[in-house]
Amino acid sequence: MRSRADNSLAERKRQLVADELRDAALMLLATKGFDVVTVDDIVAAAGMSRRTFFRYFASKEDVVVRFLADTSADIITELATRPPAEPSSVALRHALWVPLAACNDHPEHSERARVVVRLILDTPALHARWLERQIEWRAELAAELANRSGLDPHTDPYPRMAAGMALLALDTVLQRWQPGDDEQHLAKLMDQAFAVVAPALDAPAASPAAG
Amino acid sequence: MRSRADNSLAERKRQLVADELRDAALMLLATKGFDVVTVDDIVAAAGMSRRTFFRYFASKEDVVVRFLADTSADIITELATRPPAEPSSVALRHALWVPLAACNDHPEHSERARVVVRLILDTPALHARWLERQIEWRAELAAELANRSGLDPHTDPYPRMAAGMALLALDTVLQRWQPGDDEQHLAKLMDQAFAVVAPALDAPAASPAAG
DNA sequence: CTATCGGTGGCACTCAGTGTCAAGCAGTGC
DNA sequence: GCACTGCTTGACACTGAGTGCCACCGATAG
Repeated sequence: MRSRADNSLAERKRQLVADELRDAALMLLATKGFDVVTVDDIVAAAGMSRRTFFRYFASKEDVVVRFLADTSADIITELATRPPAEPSSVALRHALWVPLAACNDHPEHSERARVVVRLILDTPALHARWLERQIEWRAELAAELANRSGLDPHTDPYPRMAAGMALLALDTVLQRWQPGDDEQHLAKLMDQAFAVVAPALDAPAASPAAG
Repeated sequence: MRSRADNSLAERKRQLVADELRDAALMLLATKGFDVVTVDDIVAAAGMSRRTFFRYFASKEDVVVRFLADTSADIITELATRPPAEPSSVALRHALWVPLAACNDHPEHSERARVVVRLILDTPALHARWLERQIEWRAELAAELANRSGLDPHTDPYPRMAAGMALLALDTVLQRWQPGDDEQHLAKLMDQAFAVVAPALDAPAASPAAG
């Protein structure tokens, strides 16, 4: 699972700086609001220069969104290792559970993740970037689904739409995530959301994919 | 259909200025690309001042996205007037057909609409704003769906997710929209997309909405 | 003729984001 | 100790988006 991390010194130092900036940014943004906090405020709190911030994060939005959206590779990996005979709804539910499980493994991170989710959903600019990131997830999920089902993603809308429905389910869970919810409650929300889309995810192929 | 337009002189003049700015903006942005064209370029082409542009459009993104996204009210109206007994998939398909039908009514506008769709889908910043606008559509559609089905949108995820699936179908159609496609082809794409989500849209209520 | 009112342009300002360059600071070879 | 190399940082200047403010202009009402 250690793809290209821990180059043992330089990489570790970089990670430290990035964490420092991210922590300062999340603290300020979550408490004061996204619009009123400037990048100058963030770097002042982190004790670094403005230029350094933009070497680690592409934008003010990036530092927030990446806190949630950096797990895309893990999701795809999980989907790729699900048994091929498994219904799409089950495989996708397991794949999208990965980032939530990662939260639950670190309870002290879980609460902050929930706060960040709320910040994103309540801030239009962040919500837009979050959805933009989800578009990438959708493309990757669609490619893997096409792989699983043997469908051609260029002629059949199913893979892309199935991925979209799964992400819609995830969004619904995040929207309904309340303070104090434990892992079991999160799992129940996930089951409810996937129950809605499952009839479409697992329906027998019906689109003739005509042109 | 004339909600609060044509205040017969001042409003007409405002509309004229807005159209001029929009036409100049779409021309430049579609041909040269979103990032390389500045607001200064746009207002120079339209023969107006930079300050005026921002009196009519909230941002450079706004002028593009609003060209497609201003039909939200018509969509909700259409959904509200569909027969209550109609399956959700059919009602939603008719509602989301409204903006596409509006395009087809004006063939000279249709081609430009398709170009703008392509511009939005290919420009990350625009795509993000477009999705952000769709969030509003989703909330309005969800409210109307909750109204139709008698479900409580706060406890039952179905209305929100049904709206999301319908918009996913629309997005799929726009993605697959090719040059030269006539109204019939667009209708076929719409049918294909809704065929995928219909099993979920029309499934018997299965979520106990427990908390 | 004058007061008013909506729209406009010009100007200055904040802030996001980028390119550039001059340090600082490892580690390495001599 | 000294030079060289590679990487990171901070400082500065710059573009461009977006906003607030005010003066101006044309039309209309008195």
